[in-house]
Amino acid sequence: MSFIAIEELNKHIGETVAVAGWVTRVRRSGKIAFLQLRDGTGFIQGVLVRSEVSEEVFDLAKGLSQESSLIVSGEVRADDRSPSGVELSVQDLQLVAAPTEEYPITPKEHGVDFLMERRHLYLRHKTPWAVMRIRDELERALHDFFTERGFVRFDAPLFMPTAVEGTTNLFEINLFDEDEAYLSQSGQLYAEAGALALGKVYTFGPTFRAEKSKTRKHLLEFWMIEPEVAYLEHEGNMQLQEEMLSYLLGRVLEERKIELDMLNRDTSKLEPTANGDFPRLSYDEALKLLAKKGEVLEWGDDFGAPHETILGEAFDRPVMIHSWPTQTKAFYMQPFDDDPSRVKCNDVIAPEGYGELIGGSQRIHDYELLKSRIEEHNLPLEAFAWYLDLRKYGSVPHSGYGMGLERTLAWITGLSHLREVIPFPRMLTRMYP
RNA sequence: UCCGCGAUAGCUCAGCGGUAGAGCAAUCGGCUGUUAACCGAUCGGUCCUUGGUUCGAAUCCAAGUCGCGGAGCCA
Repeated sequence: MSFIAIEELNKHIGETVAVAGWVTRVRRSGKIAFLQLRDGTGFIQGVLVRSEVSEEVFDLAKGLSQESSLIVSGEVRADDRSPSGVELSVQDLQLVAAPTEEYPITPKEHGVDFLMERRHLYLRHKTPWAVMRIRDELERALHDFFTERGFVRFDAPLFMPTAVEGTTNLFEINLFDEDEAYLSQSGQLYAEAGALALGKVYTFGPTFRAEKSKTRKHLLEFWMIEPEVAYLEHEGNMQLQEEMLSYLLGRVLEERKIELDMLNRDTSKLEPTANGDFPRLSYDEALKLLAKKGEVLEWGDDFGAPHETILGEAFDRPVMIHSWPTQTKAFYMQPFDDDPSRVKCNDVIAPEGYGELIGGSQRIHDYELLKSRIEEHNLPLEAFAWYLDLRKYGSVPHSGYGMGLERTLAWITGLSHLREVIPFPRMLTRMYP
């Protein structure tokens, strides 16, 4: 028997089809029963009328409980009373498996901890279902964007011999009781080697940060995309970020309307981003804007979460903050020729308080300057020998950035916490399931 | 690490010194258009743990455990 996917049913109106799926809810009266069904591709209602099916089938339907798996066959009908416009007039039911215990996630409200403890089951429900489909679309769109522009996907290692920006936020791994290694907090340094080999590359994979933060904007394990391009400078780097975000938003708005609607996302808040033309503020201009809003910072201060929120909420699309004080940023960032107190870098801050989505910069390509920066930051020179090699042989200006997938997805979906947008979140207080 | 809040039925919560409650879920019955259905009945408890105050503690106090929100740090 071949099954028709629920998302395809509107192409089969009038036909008798079989759907393989699960029951999410049963509502019944004496002579009619409504089965809410899902099959992974979508949700639909099946209707059984007692007088039109066998007694066995009607009794079976009456006894179905939440998350019974079953094969349903019947006629596909257009019906105005259905939210999707389509219903299934059920003629036959075949039970595959009845739950051996009562399914714990009822259609009523539940707390965060209760649902996270049952994440493996909660993924079946509408909100996570819609989020995961948008996540899939977003990842696909990222690959398409970079493929269309001639980038090569370049996989960075996850075991690292050293830290990119110091060891305080790294998970240390014991390898065979002898050597120590760290879990990757960024693939950037390796992507730089890739860019000098292949021109335009990007890494995409999980990264790990041992930050003891318990906020909605942090996970211990999150996914990051990190493009790196040879001969690309600061301005071009920002341009690439803007084009990428516009492309991503355009794609998701086009392809995942139903899912965004299920999440009650106000898409008018996302549409400006698809048009590009992001506001760009220098660090100094951002300081002035903050001061005007009552937050006075000293030159050289980094921005805290409240400052990011104020800057993000000041615009209807992501805002780029560039040209930061050298002292606030990582060792590998290229200073301006005419002002070494500032580096050629930028952050992208999302609207609506979702915080920093992207951090990027032009990288130092001068051997001596990079070497002295590594020393100034008290980083082990021998661990960076290979990285310095990249500046010995055919060094060129190059730039790149990293975008956090979950931050971006949380903003797109309008959900309040990163734990909602990754299948199995890893947090300070969450390692199970 | 710091600040704040919380823990009572399977779930979400009320009760805040006098001995355990509601809605939902589950179970049974009724209902031909429900979609958080509705109506009736039944079932349901280590009031987080330990210690203290009190004639009496879910309730007040102390410590601990776990969870939630936030700060710092970051994507």
